[in-house]
Amino acid sequence: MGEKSVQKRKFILDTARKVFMEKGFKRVTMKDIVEACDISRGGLYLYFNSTEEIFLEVLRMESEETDDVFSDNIKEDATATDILMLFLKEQKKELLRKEDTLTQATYEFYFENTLSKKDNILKKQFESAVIIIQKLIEAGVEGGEFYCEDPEGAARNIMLVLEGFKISAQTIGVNAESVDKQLLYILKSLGVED
Amino acid sequence: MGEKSVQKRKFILDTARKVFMEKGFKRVTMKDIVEACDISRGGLYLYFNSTEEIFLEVLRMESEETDDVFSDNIKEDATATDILMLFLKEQKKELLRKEDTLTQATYEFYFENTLSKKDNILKKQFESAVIIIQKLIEAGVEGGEFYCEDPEGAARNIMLVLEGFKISAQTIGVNAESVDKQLLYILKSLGVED
Amino acid sequence: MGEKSVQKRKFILDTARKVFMEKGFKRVTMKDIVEACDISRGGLYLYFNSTEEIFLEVLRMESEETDDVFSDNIKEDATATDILMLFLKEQKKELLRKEDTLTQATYEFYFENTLSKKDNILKKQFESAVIIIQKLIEAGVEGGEFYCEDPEGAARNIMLVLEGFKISAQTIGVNAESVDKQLLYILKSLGVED
Amino acid sequence: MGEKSVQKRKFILDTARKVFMEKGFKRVTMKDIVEACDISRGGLYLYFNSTEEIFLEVLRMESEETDDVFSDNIKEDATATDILMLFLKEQKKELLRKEDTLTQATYEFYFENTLSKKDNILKKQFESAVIIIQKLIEAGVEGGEFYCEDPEGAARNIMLVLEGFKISAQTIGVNAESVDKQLLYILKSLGVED
DNA sequence: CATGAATGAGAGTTCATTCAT
DNA sequence: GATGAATGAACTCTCATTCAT
Repeated sequence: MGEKSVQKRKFILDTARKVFMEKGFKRVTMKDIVEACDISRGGLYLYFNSTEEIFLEVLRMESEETDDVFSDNIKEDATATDILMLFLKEQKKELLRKEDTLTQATYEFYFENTLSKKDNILKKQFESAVIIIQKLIEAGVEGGEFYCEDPEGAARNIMLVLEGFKISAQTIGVNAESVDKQLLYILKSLGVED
Repeated sequence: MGEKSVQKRKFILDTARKVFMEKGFKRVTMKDIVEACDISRGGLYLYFNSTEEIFLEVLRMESEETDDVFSDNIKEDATATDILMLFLKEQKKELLRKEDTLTQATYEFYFENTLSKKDNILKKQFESAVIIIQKLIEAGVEGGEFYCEDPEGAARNIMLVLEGFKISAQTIGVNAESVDKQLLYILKSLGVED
Repeated sequence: MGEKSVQKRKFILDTARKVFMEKGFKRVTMKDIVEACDISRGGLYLYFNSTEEIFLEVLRMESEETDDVFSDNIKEDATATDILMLFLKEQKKELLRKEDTLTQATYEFYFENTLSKKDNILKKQFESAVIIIQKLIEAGVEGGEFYCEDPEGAARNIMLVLEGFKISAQTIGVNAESVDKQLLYILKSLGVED
Repeated sequence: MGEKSVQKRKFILDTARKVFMEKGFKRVTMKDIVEACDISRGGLYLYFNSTEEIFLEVLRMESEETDDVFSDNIKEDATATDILMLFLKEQKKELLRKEDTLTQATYEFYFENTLSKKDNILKKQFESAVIIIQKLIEAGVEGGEFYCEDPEGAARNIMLVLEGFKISAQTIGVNAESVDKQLLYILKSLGVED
């Protein structure tokens, strides 16, 4: 596959990403993607054989590009509280952006495709986020910013709540206020005085 | 609609429920339900016009039958801790029962059908559960069983964590141990010993 | 399947038969049959799932209807020679009728579908024809009409020659004269005069 | 066309030949040949415009290389019986080698392409084989090896039986024993004492 | 009420063939 | 000469939905 193909492949993935954001996963057909890309039916099959294949690739791209949630935008002298709040704010922004998200498509995809542990990007992301938050809390406790007897439990609590918010945003709806309240509750539990 | 029709309607809903548990929502076709019920294609249309209509009715039945999570099995002299633990145990059982659940179908359904607030059964259930838990915590605080400064926050935290577990169970998988750990964390946050 | 369905099924098979005679087996698509029958795309699938299935059924019909090559048209007082010549004349007629035959379709079908011995109608027909001819020759020898030391060999020779003619008719072409000559040769080998 | 092109052409034909042996004629696509040759799609079209064209060329090659069935391996002092038996043995070997043969592909090809007499290689081969066998039988009769009143009839009988075996091998199956028996029958008819 | 045959739109997929590079 | 990306026609198959009986 030449240079040109690589670009086109990328173009298809980018375009498909938008389609998945709009329609979720299951409702998207190869035809939808063909039309969105304005290429020929057969043309798409030169690159991908199914919506599953495309979506998996979209997810992979996504996770490569967003690995660095924590590393970006963090000042040298940021405290644990600063970093945690930055992360939570980021997550809040993400989950309130209901339509512009791959969340729903991702859930739909995983409903039907039980991937081996190795391929389960979602799980990997979840677990690595837990670890990072746990470390962060431990650092905060060390530095006297937080009070917490079970950093792992707290970290998982945070991630599960976020997960709960994410699915709620797609089903029963979520508003900024209720998110703020709950994040405040969590921070207070860690002994952070707003 | 005569007595007989009512029975047949019920039969269709019960059968469809099983189909939804097996296949989720989107993958289920009218044909699937017709075949599962062993009735004629046209016959099904006499009662329902789409899988959406059927699923909504299944959900309504479901919520009527399970309103009483808290009222059942509760002894006269049960403490707030007893009741909360009973509830959590029930929820744990539910979410570990990955396959035999309408969870996935429900999520899929809500992904595609943004219901008016009135019809959003899911939201109603969530909110009423929050209130009950909140009341329970308040009672527990009153009685000296729990320590909690923000009972609503704590109640929402519990429900969001459960929601997080539920969706995780359908996507990245969840095991009993990790559920136990997190429930323990929550109870400890409320000041419950052991 | 009601009475009506049975008729329609028969109608489809009859129509498909004509299509197979015209185009052979491989070139025939479900669409061809749909169009020939003037029914809807989906309609055909109510009865058959593939051209293979249809063709197999056509073959089965065919073999049911033509089992009695020998039993028909045979007078009480027919000699072995009479019967044999009648059979050969029938076969000659068949193989010269190049276009109006399922021969080509049948060959094409068997090229791609190696059927279990049980289902191999072609083989069954061949073997039962060999046996009948063999018996006929034996009867003829008994009655002093034929001279033959190896009736089975002779019977197989006849059937193989016919098979050779059949395939030749579809590939290199065959004319009446050359068939006549060879049939004469065979009869002379059996000691039949003129 | 340069020297290089000639070689490439030859390479394509050799490779295509193998493909035809494996899959017959109809199932083979230009894509199959492109992939087997590991050349570009467009590249193949520089040499050939269709599978028909390629196959015809393969057949032509084949017939050029195998003209000499009789001339090879024949000793100076071979008798007519020797030569005939050698030929039959060769043919037997060929037809029992069901898979590794162009037989099926050839039949399929001729089913769809009614060639002008000039181009019908198959017919030419058949007729020239008949003549050779006829001459052989005549020589054998002359030399007292065979007894035969109609050498042409006998020659055609042999070729038709072989043709019958060939097509049977591809459809209903043929085993060595049944071939041996029939060849024996034929030889005996010529008065050859095994 | 109930049946189930029939329709036709639409999704998936594969290739022969072309053409800019 | 050679490449391989791109096109679009053609097929297969599945269902939601209707309707005569």
